[in-house]
Amino acid sequence: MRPLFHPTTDQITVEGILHALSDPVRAAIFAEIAGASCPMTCSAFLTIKDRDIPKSTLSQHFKALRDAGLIHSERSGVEMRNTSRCADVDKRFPGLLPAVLAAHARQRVMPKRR
Amino acid sequence: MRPLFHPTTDQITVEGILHALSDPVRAAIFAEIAGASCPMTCSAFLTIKDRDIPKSTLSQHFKALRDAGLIHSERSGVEMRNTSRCADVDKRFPGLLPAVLAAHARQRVMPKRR
DNA sequence: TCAATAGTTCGTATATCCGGGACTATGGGA
DNA sequence: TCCCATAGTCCCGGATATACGAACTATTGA
Repeated sequence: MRPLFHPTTDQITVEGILHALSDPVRAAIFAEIAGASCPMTCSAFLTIKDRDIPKSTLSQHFKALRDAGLIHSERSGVEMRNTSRCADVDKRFPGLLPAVLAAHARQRVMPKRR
Repeated sequence: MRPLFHPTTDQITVEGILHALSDPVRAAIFAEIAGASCPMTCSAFLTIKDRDIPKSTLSQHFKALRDAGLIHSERSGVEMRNTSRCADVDKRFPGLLPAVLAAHARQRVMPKRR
């Protein structure tokens, strides 16, 4: 099992952030982690947005968030403690995250007309 | 040739916007269109960011921006007039576009360390 | 009518994404 | 110490998306 990769603050890219957050499941996961007051495990998201996510898929989503620099993950015993890297991202791209999170929140309130 | 599709303002989604702008070429195209004072043609971007884009690829990029609701395109004679839909997007997701464009601009100034 | 220009569409090669199943790592009993 | 359960990761096949060359369409001008 290879060690977890985390980009440094100045290796974070806008493309990476936007790509990671352009997936609704990842965006939901990140929003929860960012809003939580303590680290969250991966398996806390096996069901999210009223649907089940296979754990292999979930693992890939976490890797995507990690690679983008959005979260920090560290093993703690048998599980993983995931925390957001909002501060790092905000240092590199001030205001980006709040705007994206606000947009996602707004969409949840006002879904697109069908 | 099928007619051009443009989503209505409330059909615009965050995922769509973020996905469209997570590609550096599309982000650059959109930034220029958004900053221009008059409509721009597609072929104005056959070279961008010091590289040549095949026109079939370029056409797909424009379609992606259009489908996301980021630009409006209309035929004018033999060419296409592309304008940004910043106002529409901003009505649906206030503050999102300025934040993303600012982040892209910042990255241009402070590229990631290599 | 013909040629030139601007974009689109199609076909194919390539890359990325999804998810099932096997695997690894850690911790808690008996 | 030896299992077993739990939390995640890795691998691989199928599905989906993306890139780009080549052929096509539409419009204008000569």
